[in-house]
Amino acid sequence: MPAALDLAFAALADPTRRRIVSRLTRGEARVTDLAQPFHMSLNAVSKHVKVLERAGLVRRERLGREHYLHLRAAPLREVARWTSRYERFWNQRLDALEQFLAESKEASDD
Amino acid sequence: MPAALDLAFAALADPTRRRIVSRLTRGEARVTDLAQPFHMSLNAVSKHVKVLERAGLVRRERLGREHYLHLRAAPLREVARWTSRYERFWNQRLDALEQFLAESKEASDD
DNA sequence: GTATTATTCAACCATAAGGTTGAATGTCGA
DNA sequence: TCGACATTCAACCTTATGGTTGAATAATAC
Repeated sequence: MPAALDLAFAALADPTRRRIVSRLTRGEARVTDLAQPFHMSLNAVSKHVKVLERAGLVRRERLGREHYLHLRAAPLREVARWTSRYERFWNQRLDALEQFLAESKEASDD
Repeated sequence: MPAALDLAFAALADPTRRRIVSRLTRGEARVTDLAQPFHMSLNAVSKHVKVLERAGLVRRERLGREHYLHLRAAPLREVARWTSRYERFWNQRLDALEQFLAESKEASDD
């Protein structure tokens, strides 16, 4: 099995799955509930949930025929931890080349 | 083309590419330099670089026959921004089910 | 000028992703 | 008991991924 970070990043690379994660911050939901806003089959959403589950981002609680999905944010913390190592590079000023490109764009763009 | 976040998350889902990003924090490097630590063909690394480039995580500066790759951390900031929306869920105490599971594991595991 | 170096392009392969449809499983409600 | 509901499983399709090898391109070194 791929490493935890691999699974987390890959799971979050799909917009449908990011919306599901977002949705789950408002509380548990069944697969059917999660599927409701999407223009795709229930089966497709069920697969997305499984990907999130494998990445540890979702926990499933079976109650009779209904499965209640809960957010598990721990993997998100790992993603954030990895990402934050690059924080000091975010605010670096644009280097000469990028400035040049930005300026020519300004000049030709209006 | 997929959305920026899609590309960034997907690019970071591969451990080789995460190591390349990490390597580039120590300064620019050529494709050959980047490939050196990996047990894979130069071509494979060249493809990884292209994925990072498409995600905006790497900028390429051609100087003669050599291509110098630079880190561009902006997409990482977007990833961090998205992820941090879930910060308040990270430290949530384990819920009843997880506690139960953790405890039965402890009890049966030694 | 010719060989060497740096890199990409192109074709190929195996496997995974994201979707579909249709059938199976299991639970609830009357 | 029987039908409806919630969900998954299985098979399939198309496209993407991550790797390979071999050839092409372009710049440098001698």
